[in-house]
Amino acid sequence: MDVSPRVLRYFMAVAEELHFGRAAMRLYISQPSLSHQIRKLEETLETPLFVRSSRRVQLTAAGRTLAHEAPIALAALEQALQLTRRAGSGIATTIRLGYTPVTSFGTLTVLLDALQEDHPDFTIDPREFYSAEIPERLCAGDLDIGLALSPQPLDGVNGEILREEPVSALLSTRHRLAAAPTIPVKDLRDETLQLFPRRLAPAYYDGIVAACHEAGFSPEICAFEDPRVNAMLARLSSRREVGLAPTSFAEHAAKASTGIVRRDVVDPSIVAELSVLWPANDPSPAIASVLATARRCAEHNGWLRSPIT
Amino acid sequence: MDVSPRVLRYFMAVAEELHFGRAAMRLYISQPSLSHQIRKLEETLETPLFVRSSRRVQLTAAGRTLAHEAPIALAALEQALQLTRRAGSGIATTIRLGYTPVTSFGTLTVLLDALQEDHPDFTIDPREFYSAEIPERLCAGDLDIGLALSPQPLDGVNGEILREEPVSALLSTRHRLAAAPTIPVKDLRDETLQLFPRRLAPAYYDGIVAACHEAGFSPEICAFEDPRVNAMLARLSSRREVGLAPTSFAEHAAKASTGIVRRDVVDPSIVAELSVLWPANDPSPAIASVLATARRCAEHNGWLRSPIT
DNA sequence: CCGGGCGATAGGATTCGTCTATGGATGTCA
DNA sequence: TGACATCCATAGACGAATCCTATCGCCCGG
Repeated sequence: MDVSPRVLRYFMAVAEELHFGRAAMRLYISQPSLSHQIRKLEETLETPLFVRSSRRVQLTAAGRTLAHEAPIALAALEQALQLTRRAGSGIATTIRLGYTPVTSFGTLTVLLDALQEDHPDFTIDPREFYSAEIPERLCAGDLDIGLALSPQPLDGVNGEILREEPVSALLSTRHRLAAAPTIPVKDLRDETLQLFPRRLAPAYYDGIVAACHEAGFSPEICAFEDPRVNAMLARLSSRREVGLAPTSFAEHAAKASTGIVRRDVVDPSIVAELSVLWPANDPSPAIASVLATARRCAEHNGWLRSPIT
Repeated sequence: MDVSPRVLRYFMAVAEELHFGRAAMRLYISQPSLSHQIRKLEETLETPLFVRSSRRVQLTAAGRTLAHEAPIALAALEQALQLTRRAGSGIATTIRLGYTPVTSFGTLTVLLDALQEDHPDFTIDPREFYSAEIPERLCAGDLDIGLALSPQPLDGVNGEILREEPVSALLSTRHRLAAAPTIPVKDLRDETLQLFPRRLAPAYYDGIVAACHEAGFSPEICAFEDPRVNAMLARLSSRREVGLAPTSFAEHAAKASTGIVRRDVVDPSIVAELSVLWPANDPSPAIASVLATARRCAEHNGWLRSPIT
């Protein structure tokens, strides 16, 4: 019922040599073993594959068919094992990289470039998610590695800070605070702030609230449930609200939409922490490689130098 | 070093169930056996395929790769075995049919039509050869079945007469014998006859010579070594020779070239025997099927009714 | 704290693959 | 024509691989 690849190789040897003795020699087994295996194969397939006279060995029609098909099947099998071995050893594998919109500009793009350089054999499969989904999907095995903004810690997921950057303000060009080149935190006292919901990035959220308290006020916060970039920008330009976001993202957002400008937030500047996350239970060498590249990337770009306060 | 398809099926069961116990049940083996086989597979591939906690079983990156590739490899293997089984059982196989130019019109075409009707799943691969090559190639396994005109018998090749038909004369319209509707053998006394070399079809050649002797003369024979149809016809129209060929072939030749006509040879008419040949040592059911169709074809078309003398 | 679920381990029985030795058939050469 | 060589098939023994049952250890939930 079942034919092992070994037997197919035996068959191919006989089909090529048309001689049991020589084929057996080539396979480093005895001639009786080979005869036996071929006979068993013929019984399994319910058809003779060779016509044997003691003087000549010939392929039957069925034998010719198998001689044509067997190498194809063997190649498919070899490829399956080879690809698996590669994935296991971390060569030429596919990495499912989860990211959030806020990490996509300035961080994701730089990381992708670095990966392309370090591991041109990797296939990177970037997928966008809401922040909270990334740890969950890493845990469920739907992702191999993730980028997120200070996410909720989760069992089974490792994480480390990849980038620290100041928070910037995004606001309409017609906003009164847009006039100054920088915005001190205390100026935010009477503003409504646009932020992600706290559960998505607690540390980030708390850092901003803490900075406001330090400046002597409790901020009024409008958390938008649907953290899509366009929705955020649309609300900023039409309302008199102030958006807060990590600088790399804010720069891109300001560039992308007319009527919106970015301003540094100072006194004090607030640090956003962007983390790289990976599953704790699958020590894949490919993931380790990506991590190494991410760290190199962070060092090379000074992502971890504490920003000037 | 070698992974049997059975182990791949074991792996697929675990990859689908993500549960060793249930997978083992599905495979009708015990759970320890399954665990053992999977562990051996992991050792062979030098990479873990699953992350096992006693509470949860997950695929690693390598495991996901294999889960994707294994069904492909298994399908390729299954296809190889399936095609071989079919070739062995005579279903949907390819038949290499050797024929000679003289059999190609009137006999080959009719047989191909009949095969198409009886076995639409067969692929027929017709190949043209000189007569002498056909038994040789059958013997060598390069052909599955052959059509030839009274060929030299050969060890390892079976044959039976498929068609008996009178020999016709082919001659230029300007030839003096072209005037009469039939040509008695005795009128050939002073002609040069075009024939194939004797070794290609001894019985056919001898039959013609015998008929001439019976009519009281020894024929003058010009055997053309290169028995290509066009060469034969070209010589007929330009010279005052008489070609002799089986009627079905002669009819086609006369129709195909202006300036050449066919005339029945009578008193007596000479019978040409067209045989079907097959290897004696490979009792392939596909060959048997083709033979059966050929016989049906012969009966249906009256190919074996002895022609009127 | 304890019971149930689940994968890993241990040890013995069976099947499978390979070996050496030998038989039998078929060409070859003196 | 008869002795010999070649080559595939068969027989029986040995070793490895596979499968089984029984049991352990771990972890979660009650």
